[in-house]
Amino acid sequence: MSELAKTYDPSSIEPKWYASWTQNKAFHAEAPAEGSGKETYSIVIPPPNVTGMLHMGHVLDNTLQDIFIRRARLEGKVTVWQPGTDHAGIATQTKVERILREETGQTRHDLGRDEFLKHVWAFRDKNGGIILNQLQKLGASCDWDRTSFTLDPHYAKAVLRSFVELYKRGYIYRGRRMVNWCPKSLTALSDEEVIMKPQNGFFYKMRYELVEAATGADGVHRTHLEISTTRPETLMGDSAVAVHPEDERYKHLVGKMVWRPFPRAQIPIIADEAVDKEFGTGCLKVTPAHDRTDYEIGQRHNLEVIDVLNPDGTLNALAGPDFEGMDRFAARKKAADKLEAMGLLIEREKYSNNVGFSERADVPIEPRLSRQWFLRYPKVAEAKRAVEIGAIQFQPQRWEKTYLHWLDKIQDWCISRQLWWGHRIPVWYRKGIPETELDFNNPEHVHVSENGPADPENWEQDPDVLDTWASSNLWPFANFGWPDFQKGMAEFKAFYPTNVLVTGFDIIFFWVARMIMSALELVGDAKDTLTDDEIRERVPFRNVFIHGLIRDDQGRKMSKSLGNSPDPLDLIAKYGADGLRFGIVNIAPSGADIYFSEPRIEVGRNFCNKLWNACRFRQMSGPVGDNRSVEAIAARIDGTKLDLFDHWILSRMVETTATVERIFENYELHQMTQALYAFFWGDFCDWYVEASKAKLQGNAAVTSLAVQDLVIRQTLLLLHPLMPHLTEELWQQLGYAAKEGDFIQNSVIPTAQGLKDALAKAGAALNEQAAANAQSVNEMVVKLRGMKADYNLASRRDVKFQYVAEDAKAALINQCADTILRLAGAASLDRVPVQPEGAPAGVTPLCTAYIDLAGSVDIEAEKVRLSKELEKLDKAIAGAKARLSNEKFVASAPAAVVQGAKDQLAQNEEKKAEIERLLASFGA
RNA sequence: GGGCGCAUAGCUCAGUCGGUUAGAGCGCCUGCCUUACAAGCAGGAUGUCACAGGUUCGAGUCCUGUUGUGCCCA
Repeated sequence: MSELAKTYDPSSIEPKWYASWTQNKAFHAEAPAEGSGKETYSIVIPPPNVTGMLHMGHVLDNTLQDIFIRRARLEGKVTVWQPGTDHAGIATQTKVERILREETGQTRHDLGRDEFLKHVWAFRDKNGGIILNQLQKLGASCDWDRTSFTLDPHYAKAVLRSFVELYKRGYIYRGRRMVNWCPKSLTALSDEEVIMKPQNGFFYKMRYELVEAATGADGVHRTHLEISTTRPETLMGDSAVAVHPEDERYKHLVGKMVWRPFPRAQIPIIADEAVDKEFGTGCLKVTPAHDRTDYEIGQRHNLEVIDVLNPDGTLNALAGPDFEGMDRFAARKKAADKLEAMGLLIEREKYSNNVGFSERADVPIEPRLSRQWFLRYPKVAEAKRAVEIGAIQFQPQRWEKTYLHWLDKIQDWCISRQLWWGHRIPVWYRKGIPETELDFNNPEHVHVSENGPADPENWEQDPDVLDTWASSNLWPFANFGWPDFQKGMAEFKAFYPTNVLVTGFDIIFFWVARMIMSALELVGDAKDTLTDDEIRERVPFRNVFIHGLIRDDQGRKMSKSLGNSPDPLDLIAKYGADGLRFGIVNIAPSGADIYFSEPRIEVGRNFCNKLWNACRFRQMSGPVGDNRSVEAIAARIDGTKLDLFDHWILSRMVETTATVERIFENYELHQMTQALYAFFWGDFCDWYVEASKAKLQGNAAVTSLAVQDLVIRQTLLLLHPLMPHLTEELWQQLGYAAKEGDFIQNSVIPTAQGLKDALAKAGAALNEQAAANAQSVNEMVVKLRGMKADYNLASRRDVKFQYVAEDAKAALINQCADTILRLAGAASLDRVPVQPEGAPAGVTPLCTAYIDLAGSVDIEAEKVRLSKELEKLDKAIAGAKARLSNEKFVASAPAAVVQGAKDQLAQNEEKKAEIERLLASFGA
């Protein structure tokens, strides 16, 4: 055992222990044999993008998971934290395309599908491990032997199986529908991948000329219709103008024709309920190819669908020669200008509206009619039911409303992506059959299977791949052996369902809900509906722990462009992984967003240093005895030598242990740092250790050190999930390892009850009265220190006090006089029968204390000070009296509350009497 | 427009089942290199618990409304 350095240096400790853990496969677990009686605990990581880098959100998310998993390990459970990455279709493909363009000027089409995919794989082989290495720097105790990737063969098999199964069961279909199209990534997106953003633009009001002028019921003679739009560049795709059927202004025009300005053509005026009479002019130009509502109107009225856009967002030949090849935003301006030149533009009004953006590419999406694969979600009712019967619990619970609400109005999910990087859709079409003539019910036309047709030369595979989320929603069961259970069912039975899923609320729709539905459908035999018991068996996790998003100190989202996102690795270098972990958990409120700023996590590093130094002091205070178990330490405690402070800190240790137990039961992790900080720093270091200094020379030294050893041991175990490296280091340094080579995680953390029992067994049963007395002594010390500060003597250690007290309390003071003198920094504390002349006084729970100023007291200042105190007491006394004189209070409040109020009142009245007496002695 | 939250010290937040005089960290003020720790120690100041009603013996906590504010969905 070497001596500890003065300041904690994480860099000399963290990498060392992490390496040792992984070399010893400390985080790896195999499924326990059936009937072993061992409890298991499992978590699957929300897989980060394979090419991603660690950001603050990962730090929070993974620290929380590590806390759960390490705690479970300390509870003696067989734990698995399943790590891995997903292939992140769009993000990774675009990244590789960009590199390719920059390096060789080529596009993926220049290379061809197979060659391009080789490039992507090479890129992933080079970069795919980065984020997992970064997680190791954070201390994440994942079972790395199980590391999984969504394109690994075993996983890909699960994805294809799920597609085939869902297809067979009628949940997956192909259809030509309006989808969200990303003109930059050139693929369809799901609704969840579209983010609405407010945009400033113009509301263009324009005129469409009526083929025949007419006078309406409102008496207005019209030659034109006025139409407002934010998107004049699509007017070339207009195939009608719609009005509300009840709109008196336009009723008579329904069925007549107007001129579309360009390309000039007659289009009908139709009536449709979807039109909002109050909005704009009440006339809607209908462009079925480029707007969802318009498409639906078009369907109802059999309108022509005129698609004037190319997939990349430029206009095509149907838009006319003026516009062909032009970008959609340039075309917008040009279309408006052209209308203006034709005298058809009435005004450009500034306008702000919400526009859907592609989540990944950050460009406005285009509603586009396209042939895609869709999933009608399975087991929606059961997914709701799972939460309603508590088979799955959201923590905090309020998030279940968000989840249920989304399920209530769920729409089919577009799962095909026009990408090459991903799981290619396992559907083959017979060569030579035109798309429009394909009969999906005819196996001669369409082949759907995991392994493809036996005669591949006659078939063409669907070129699209699946949405990445359509593969990651199998994560909890595909990683534990589904569908073929190569490792056998034992693995699956041991670790599925997982205990808790930890994620941000923004992922509830993308991932959490989808995992639940796919698990309910796929885990187990195909069934139309599930019983509650089946739901309980199939759910992918028992709890969903939702945390907030990390924002900067002004509440803005962290982003690269704002430059407000610190690199976690820099923070780890500065504060240590343990410091960062403690800091981030400390500022994370329950399920709400987190305002991050560096000074706010300094507390983590400071706490590490405090723990370090407390252990350092323990080492310097005397040789460490047998620390290898609670019993060994307890055996060194001589119950007869325990004083008030020993009882007090031991009972606080038991209380804190119970508090942390409750915190884990209730998923209240945000309270964990505060509870441990208050106990270890506020109670142990500030009071117990300071008090023990007075007796370390005496005959209670061995017992006191054993108490310290016990408290430190328990503290290290309680803190280990939060600060794994430092607690490991101190565990080893202070000889707590039960045997050579044991890690701290090999111990089982004592429960509050277990500690109580062990102490009682060793003849050191907790004494609550002694603990309460210690509390009174502490309060008295605070008062004495305050009196010193009041008279500018705070730094002096030779101050003399006298006190007046009744016998029992005087005995208590006398019993711990040495400690009081040391803690208060006083030279003497003498009992006197009556108040000394002219000495300022302080009323404490145990006595009235007088500070010896050698007669130089400022009487007027004293009077003011005491009067102020009296005022406070009067208020409290009045309140208590009012309560107690209220018969209903006395009758209906719990006895303990009434007694508490009475005790408090008595104490305050005593104090008050004392202060009044003091004031009187000043002649007030 | 629909839904879900939030409002407590200068800042960020705790506050359990409604129960004593509402707490913590940071920041601020004062004094200290007190033999583990200046990443520290001691002491101190700071509150109309958003507002208005209601329920209750008792409300920061429960109910209704108002205002402000954030997010999700359309």
